[in-house]
Amino acid sequence: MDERLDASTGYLLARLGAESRRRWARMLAEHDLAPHHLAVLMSLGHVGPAHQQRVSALIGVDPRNTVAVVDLLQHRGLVERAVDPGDRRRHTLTLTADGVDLLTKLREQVDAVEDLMLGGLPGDDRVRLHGLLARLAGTLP
Amino acid sequence: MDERLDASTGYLLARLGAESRRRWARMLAEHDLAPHHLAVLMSLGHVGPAHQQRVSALIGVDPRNTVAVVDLLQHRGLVERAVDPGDRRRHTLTLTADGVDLLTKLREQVDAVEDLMLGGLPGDDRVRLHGLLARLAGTLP
DNA sequence: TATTGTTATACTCTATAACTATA
DNA sequence: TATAGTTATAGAGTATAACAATA
Repeated sequence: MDERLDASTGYLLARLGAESRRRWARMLAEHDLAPHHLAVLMSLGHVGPAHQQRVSALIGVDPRNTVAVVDLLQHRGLVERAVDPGDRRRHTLTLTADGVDLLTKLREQVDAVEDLMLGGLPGDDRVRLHGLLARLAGTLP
Repeated sequence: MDERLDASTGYLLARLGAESRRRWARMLAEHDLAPHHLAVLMSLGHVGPAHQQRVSALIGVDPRNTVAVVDLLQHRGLVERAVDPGDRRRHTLTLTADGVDLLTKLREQVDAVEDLMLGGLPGDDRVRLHGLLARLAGTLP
């Protein structure tokens, strides 16, 4: 009998998500970054310049907690904060050249962590899992 | 174009796992419990009486942090701690009758949270996702 | 000597309330 | 009045080091 918990899909998501986050955190600690920092870089790399609130929604972090994350990235010269002329309450975030470089370099290590995390699944199942998770993420608030 | 991040399966896991955990936490707060408490109850319900260290491994929580979780469950009379006669260093955890009752009652609410979380996926995709996650969980350390 | 559970503690992440400035 | 960003802060979760009891 399988000893693992498999009663609830939601629980499995939380359980595996915590494990994945732990591995990301260990890898990113070598760069003095936390998972949320890379999440911001990735989101900007994916959708281009965006307001802080939109980035917060994309990465699932409360805007109040996003402030400190962006502060660090800005101080390191990885992200630029600029007031939106159209609505001066908004701050547009943009990847700097250094931000793009770091993002490129990190992709290798992200892939390596991923291979270890998903090592137990055959390639086609990884693709299926990715597709299902991506679709599920698209339904979130 | 889909605005969501879909570059990394590991990231999607962490992102969706955090969302799932958040919903569990909100639901369980009504019972003055946290996700880890239900995780312990579920694990005991699944594998039967088990030592603390084994439960820790099953739910992915460090044994040091499991102590306080089990303390609360014991004080509420949901779980029983007993020294293992065979190896007196070990403490065997067992669900009490109240623990079994609560677990049964919570299953409905767990399912309700799950329906909301996975509402965007058709039924057969939910089954596929569950199967993939369960297999992946079986490969963890 | 190694292992199970424990304590204490520091650190990170998350959630709650209220403020500033712009609209 | 409502919204974007911010600050401060309390609370929950996690990780580090060291200890007692037992094997």
